[in-house]
Amino acid sequence: MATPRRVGAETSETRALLLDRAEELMLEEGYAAVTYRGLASRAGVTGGLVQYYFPVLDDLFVALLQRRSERNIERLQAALELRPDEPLRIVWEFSSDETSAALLTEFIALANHRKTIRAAILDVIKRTRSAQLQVLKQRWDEYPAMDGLSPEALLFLLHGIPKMVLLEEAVGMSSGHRDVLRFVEERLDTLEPRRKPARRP
Amino acid sequence: MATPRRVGAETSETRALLLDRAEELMLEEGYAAVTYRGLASRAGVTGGLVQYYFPVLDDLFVALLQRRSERNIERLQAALELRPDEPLRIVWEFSSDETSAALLTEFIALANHRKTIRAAILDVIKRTRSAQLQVLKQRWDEYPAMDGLSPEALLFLLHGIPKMVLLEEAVGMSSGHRDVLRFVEERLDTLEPRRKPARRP
DNA sequence: GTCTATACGGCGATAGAC
DNA sequence: GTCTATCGCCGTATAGAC
Repeated sequence: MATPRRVGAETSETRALLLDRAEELMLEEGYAAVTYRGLASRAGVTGGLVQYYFPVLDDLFVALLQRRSERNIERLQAALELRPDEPLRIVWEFSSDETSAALLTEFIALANHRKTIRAAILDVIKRTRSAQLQVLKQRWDEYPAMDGLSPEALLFLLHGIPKMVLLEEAVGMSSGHRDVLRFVEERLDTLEPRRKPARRP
Repeated sequence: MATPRRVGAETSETRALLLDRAEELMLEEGYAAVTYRGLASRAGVTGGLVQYYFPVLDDLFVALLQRRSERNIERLQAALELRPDEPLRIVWEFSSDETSAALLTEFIALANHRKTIRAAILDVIKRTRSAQLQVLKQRWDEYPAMDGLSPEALLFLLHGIPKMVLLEEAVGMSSGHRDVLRFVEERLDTLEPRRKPARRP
């Protein structure tokens, strides 16, 4: 067997800095721009040092994905505590976040044929969906009949529609987007009436 | 300006062979496996020859995308001629095709930060959607009220939901999929009644 | 624990010979 | 129409200095 490779501590400030810069780089230029040499020069360190913290490049991507995911779930739960009476709208708004969608798209692209990243992204999606589902089910009886739509199916739509809209917009497509968003939001207004008056068109 | 680079004819059989092998390679191992050297060895030629037909690798991807798209639109229109009374279900089934979805995912991933591919994919999506929309609008008056859903919005959903399902399944996620597919299909049965009896659960 | 230096083979792309 | 040589960048591995 090989000599155990030395790896930097997870508590290192340098490591955190590298993750920050890597996330920027990924958003600005895509995952293909996240290279040892490119990230190193952006962070003002050597390529070898980046490798010291992330021996394989996928290690960096997985760490990035998990850090993002933890922050997102915290953000979600903070919103749910603040507005416990409108979980549907919170899920809807949460899935409409552009930065997260852009990063998720990058990761899905990466995951396509790299199994360590696929496993990481599956874990992240499952955890997020599960946190949302828990809240949804809790108030499920208070909603009127859903025409046979299960909580899981509704959650899929509340998550999937904004994501698909953002995915299409990333390539410049926009047909039907405005209409479908308005369609869903009208139904949300029925299910979770707003206190404030609706904005004028 | 640079010297005009020599490029192989589009009618070349070698070129067609390379596109066939490239599509296989892309489906089996992802776009990252489509390299000059890799494709060359799979097709039994040299890397230089692949470059003769596709000077930049993106040229190959764009050619692949366009060839697929033309075949898909032909397939779509053949189905519409065969079953002119159920355009909604045809769009729905068309968007549920796994091979096309897998390739589209690869291309969307590629398009993320490569503008020539983004332009090509936008063109392809617009052409496909436009062909579908034309048929939908033609029979729009025959459908009952859609609760304010425009043809464009309905088309977005009929296309987007199966695509999102396939996208999630590609990473191993499946929560709510069965429910949401059944939900939509029940509505399709109402809008476009089947002649044959429905299958038993 | 942190970090540097160096080497290897594969990659896209170019220029030009047969 | 086909193929070779070459360039600079990539991920990765290793050896060793502080």
